[in-house]
Amino acid sequence: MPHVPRGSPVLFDPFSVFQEETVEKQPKKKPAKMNIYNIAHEAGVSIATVSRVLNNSPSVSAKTKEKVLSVIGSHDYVPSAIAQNLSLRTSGNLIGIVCYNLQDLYYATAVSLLESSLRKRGHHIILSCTGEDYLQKQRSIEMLITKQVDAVILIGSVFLDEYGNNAYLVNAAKHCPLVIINGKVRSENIYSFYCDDFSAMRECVHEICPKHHNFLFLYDADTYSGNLKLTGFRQGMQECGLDPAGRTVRCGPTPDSAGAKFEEMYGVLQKIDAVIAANDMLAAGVLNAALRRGLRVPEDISVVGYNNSVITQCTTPHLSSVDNGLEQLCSLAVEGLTKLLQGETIEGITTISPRLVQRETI
Amino acid sequence: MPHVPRGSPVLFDPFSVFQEETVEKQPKKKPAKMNIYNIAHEAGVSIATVSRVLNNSPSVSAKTKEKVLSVIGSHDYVPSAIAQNLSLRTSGNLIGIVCYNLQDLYYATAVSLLESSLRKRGHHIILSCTGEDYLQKQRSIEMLITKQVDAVILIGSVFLDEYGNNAYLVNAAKHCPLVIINGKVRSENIYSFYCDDFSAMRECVHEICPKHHNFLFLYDADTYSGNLKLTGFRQGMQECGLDPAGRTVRCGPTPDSAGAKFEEMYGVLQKIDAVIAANDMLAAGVLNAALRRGLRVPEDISVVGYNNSVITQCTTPHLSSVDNGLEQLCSLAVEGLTKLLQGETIEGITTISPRLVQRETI
DNA sequence: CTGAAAGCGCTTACAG
DNA sequence: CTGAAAGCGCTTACAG
Repeated sequence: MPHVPRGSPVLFDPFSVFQEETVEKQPKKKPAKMNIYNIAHEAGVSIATVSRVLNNSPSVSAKTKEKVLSVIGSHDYVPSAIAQNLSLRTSGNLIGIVCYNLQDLYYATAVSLLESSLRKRGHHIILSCTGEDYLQKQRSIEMLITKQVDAVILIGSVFLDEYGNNAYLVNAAKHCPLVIINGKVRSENIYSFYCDDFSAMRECVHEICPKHHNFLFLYDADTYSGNLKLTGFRQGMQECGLDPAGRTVRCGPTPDSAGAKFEEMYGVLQKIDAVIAANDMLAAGVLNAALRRGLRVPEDISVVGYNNSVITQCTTPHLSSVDNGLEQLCSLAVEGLTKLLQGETIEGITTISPRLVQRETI
Repeated sequence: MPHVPRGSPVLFDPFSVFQEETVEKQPKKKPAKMNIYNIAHEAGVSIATVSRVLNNSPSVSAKTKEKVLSVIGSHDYVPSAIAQNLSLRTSGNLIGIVCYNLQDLYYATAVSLLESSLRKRGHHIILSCTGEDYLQKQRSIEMLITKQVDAVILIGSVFLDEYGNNAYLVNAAKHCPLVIINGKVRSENIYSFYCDDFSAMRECVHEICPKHHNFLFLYDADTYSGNLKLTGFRQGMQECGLDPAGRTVRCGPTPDSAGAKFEEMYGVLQKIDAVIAANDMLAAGVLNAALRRGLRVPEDISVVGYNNSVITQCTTPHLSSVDNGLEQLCSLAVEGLTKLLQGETIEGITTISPRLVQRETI
């Protein structure tokens, strides 16, 4: 925005609603970091007693408690959770989450759902976003184990190492339970919660097939669930007597990139009258490109997204989309994890069924 | 999606790309958790020596090192970062992030940017999303301090407590530096990085004013930056000789909710030919409602979003939006934080200027 | 109700 | 090159 000089200056302080503290100019010496010994000494009691008031033990006289509390208060003393955890042999209720990419609404939603539901149960989250980098992912999981997390949750993060296997997951599971959301690994101490993306895609093709036949499948990442969608799409086409060859294509992660790829493929394939995208963002891009091309939606072309995210509401017409039950997946995962941490056993693999949500593009 | 029986069953295993480990049926006794004493004992050395090979100390004979390493390997031993941190008096490079709501693309993007850039610098993230709940926010910050984090980053999380002040922040800053993104608190050990949303909104009104006069401002949250936008909008209108009264209205967080509110206000105000929304999602909803109403965009009505997110590409026409430089904000914040942790001093407040990105709706 | 002491699992000067 | 010992900041049985 170019700077345009305005006649009238700002007449009020827009920040006035906030009380601004006066900044002390002379650098005051930082008070030494307090520990339980300092507090005990100053209060004239033993560290055991301080610890007891810290932990609300009933066996402390009101008078002693008050004295200790006042010393604590006057020094902004906060006990070290690190020392507490070491002493108690606990992790500090830490749970690790490693996800693919937070900027993707799907992962952001998953992390958000998991975080809030875990926080309510007293857990704290260490977060690591690793993208497609297998090594980064391995390193993150190792870090989490080192931090003694009670469990690691992987969201859409199942990738194979350079030898084509997932030994690193099997290995990590020796230290703590691994919960995988939208991925599937069958191994000891690994618990998978996933949505049957394969069937969803297959059904989707069948759903559209009576009306349109010239399909295109657009995706932007080679993840586990991405592969399921791909194979489901191909299977669906074959079952409908159509040839999937050349009908699946990868594009960038933005709507415009999906739109451009649609345009390009339109030239190649001559006709496209049904597009299924691996997520709603891509579907929106295709929808835009189709509209600009003058196609009527859904009369001339069907467009279906995936994830049933809020993006479906961002377009005109509103996008039809596959609801893959992320919310359900996350709550099942947290529920299962809670049981696990209480020593109960749970199923190794939990599957939920997706559902096509009809709106205006199909 | 209703279940439709298909003639042909799935002819191949869509999961075959993943090697499934054979699950051992008999419950094998879990090996006891190893510690440095066990390893030392089994390797026939002292724990000091084990610690040295763990830390790659050069003063260990190749032979000893090899022996220790082999014992470590055969037991999947992982040293406890908790004990290491206690011994070293470090936090384990933990940084706390507390954000408003991860499901909002703005916060998700911020967390994503911060996480990746902090991870590259060797930090790990503890994440807490607190919504508007002031108490929750306070509790999260306390938890983080307890965990001995090196710093706390707050994203759009500046809320006032019940007495209308932010004493809890000032207090928290006694323990570690506080970095605030898109908020502004002037106090010791608190560092604010923010975008001048006030001016952005004001300029925005001036930008549109030559063409349209019947403004509406839509927002969905009473955050700090939300207030800035609001006052900026009002100021801009006044400077253009317009009355802002009744021209600002709060709606829900979804596009459809924004669209509905637009419809409602259209009835009330008789005419609306310029809408500025507090984020792109809301703007998309307004755009949809306007299009359904048969309005031409931008001839009949201008629509401007905020954040310049990927949502701007999801609509037809593409949304004009204010780029509030989130990326720049995050990288400045991490840069500043790095300096702080190295003992350097930095400015208490850093401001960047937003910029209107013209697309097709203005 | 309170304190001395052992222990949580590490690291690191110090001495050899 | 290696080990015994002290220390990081807590908690908690145990004894009084």
